[in-house]
Amino acid sequence: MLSVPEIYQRLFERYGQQHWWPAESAYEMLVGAVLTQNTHWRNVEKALGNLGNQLKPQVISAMPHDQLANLLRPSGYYNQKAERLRLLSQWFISYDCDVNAIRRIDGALLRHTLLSLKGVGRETADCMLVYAFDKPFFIIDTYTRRLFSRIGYDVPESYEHFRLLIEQQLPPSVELYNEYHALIVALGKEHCAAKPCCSGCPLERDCHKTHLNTLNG
DNA sequence: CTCCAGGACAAGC
DNA sequence: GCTTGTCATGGA
Repeated sequence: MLSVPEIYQRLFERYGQQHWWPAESAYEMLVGAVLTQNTHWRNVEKALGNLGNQLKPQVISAMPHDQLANLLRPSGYYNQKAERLRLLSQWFISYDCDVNAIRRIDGALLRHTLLSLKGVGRETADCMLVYAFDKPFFIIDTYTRRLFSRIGYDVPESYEHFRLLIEQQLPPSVELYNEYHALIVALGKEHCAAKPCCSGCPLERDCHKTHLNTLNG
């Protein structure tokens, strides 16, 4: 069975550097992380496009709910997400929108703080920590669970247990965790975009099974 | 028509 | 602690 570092190596050889997160600033990354919850990225892009030059914490935190929700419509769950972006923006403003000030906070403490925000769960918090705040927490999402499960790992159902299991087998590097998660998503996107496909799979023996099950759930 | 996409939360056990 | 119903659009 492939080790955790070996899986990374094969993904990297196949897909190369991913240059994540697709955002122009830390704040935009935070917004994208909330909007993409259980939502296809292309729908998130539509919502981000609707926001346009209003994609700023001061503007979003002050915008009337219905107006913001309407702009977010394409990304789904627009009522929830409008409220959550408002709270997130208020939190960001409470640090004077100073990303470096937030980065100086201890990682574990910052994670706890993010998790206290309504609408920020474990996966979203870890994405924010890695892609906006340079803190090494391994991100667990549905693709990660499927991938490791099909390779043969006994994947813990608990998010934290799974995260710690992976982190024990990797150095605590933000750059590594950044790239690893982006590569797993790249793999998932390829499978979802090309059905059926089964050539050039980076995971050899589990190729067919991985593709099939990734498509069918 | 059905299924699901880079989840989170409240309620119930 | 873990499980279930809910939130919602858009593309395949």
